[in-house]
Amino acid sequence: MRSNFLFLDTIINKVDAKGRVSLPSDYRAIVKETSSEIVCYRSLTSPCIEGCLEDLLDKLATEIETSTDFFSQTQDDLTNLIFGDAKRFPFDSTGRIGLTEKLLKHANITDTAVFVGKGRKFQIWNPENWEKEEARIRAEVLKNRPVLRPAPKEENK
Amino acid sequence: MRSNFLFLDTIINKVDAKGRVSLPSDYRAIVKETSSEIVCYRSLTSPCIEGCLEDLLDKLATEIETSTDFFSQTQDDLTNLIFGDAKRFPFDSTGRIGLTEKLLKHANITDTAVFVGKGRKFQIWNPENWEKEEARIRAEVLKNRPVLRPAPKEENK
DNA sequence: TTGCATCCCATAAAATCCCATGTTATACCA
DNA sequence: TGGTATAACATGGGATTTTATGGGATGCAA
Repeated sequence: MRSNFLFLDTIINKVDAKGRVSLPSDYRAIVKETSSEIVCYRSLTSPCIEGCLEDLLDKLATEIETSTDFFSQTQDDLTNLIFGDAKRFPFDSTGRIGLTEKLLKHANITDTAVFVGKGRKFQIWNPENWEKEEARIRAEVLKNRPVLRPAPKEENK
Repeated sequence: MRSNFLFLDTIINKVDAKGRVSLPSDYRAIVKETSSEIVCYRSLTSPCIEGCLEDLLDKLATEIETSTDFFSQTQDDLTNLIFGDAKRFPFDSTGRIGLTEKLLKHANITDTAVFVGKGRKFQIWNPENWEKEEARIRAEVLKNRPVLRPAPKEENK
């Protein structure tokens, strides 16, 4: 009975010859509360796979509906890209999912996958690429520290 | 909804061969009110481990969601950095948590850990490093804030 | 049938639990 | 006030469970 929805930590797992990989048990525990499958799609901006609960995509759909025009090119493009690419991945009794060629290729993953928690979602990376990416982010954040103080909330939009 | 709690004091505990260390009982008492686990991550700026309640991360998640754009690079970077590094550490019936190699290495901790209260958070240090850090902080404060002692009003007791 | 995906079992490694014991802090009593 | 009994806490080590992962069996579709 926890409403905690945070994918955390960085976990390295093997991908076997069949494309199967264990979903980290922490992640499984979260997912299990509402279903037995996750949704994955190719990241729009990085060479990695993104995963989340179907919930999030649902919210995103609503979000896109309210913040872009129904007939806009933007709405068209976003919905095509995101929902056209996303796919459900049920995990088996041992907690594994079977990733597709398309996804693995996009992330350049062969035999090892790195799961990176992102709060409401997570990413799956090729180990070397993630190493570089993490270094880049750390350098970036240290250089210009973002402001994270609670800003006065605005009621518009 | 609790808001009046503070991690205080400085406590030294042993880290055993399995990486286990007792969470100071004062800290445990605080945590127990809402859960049985804490969240730890590598400090971004110091060679130490930071710990807090999951609440704090959850707030942060919401915060980031509302103050940056869903598709922005900033949101991406921040969530990767924060949630990718943080991990839940449940404590067992005797009150111990099992720290990971990654964290211990970052803080240079081998067989002894120093817990330092920081209010809503706390830090875990290698003893020697903490000693130096504390001295540094004290020196810094003395140098930059020479007026720490308002002139004593009439002596009495 | 052949190829592909899922299911099931086996096993090794790692994380966790549980009991025993030493140590420190607190309570109680004379 | 001092000294002892009691409880709380910290810590060590072994037992148990969970998790990750390989491989084979099974079922379905083309």
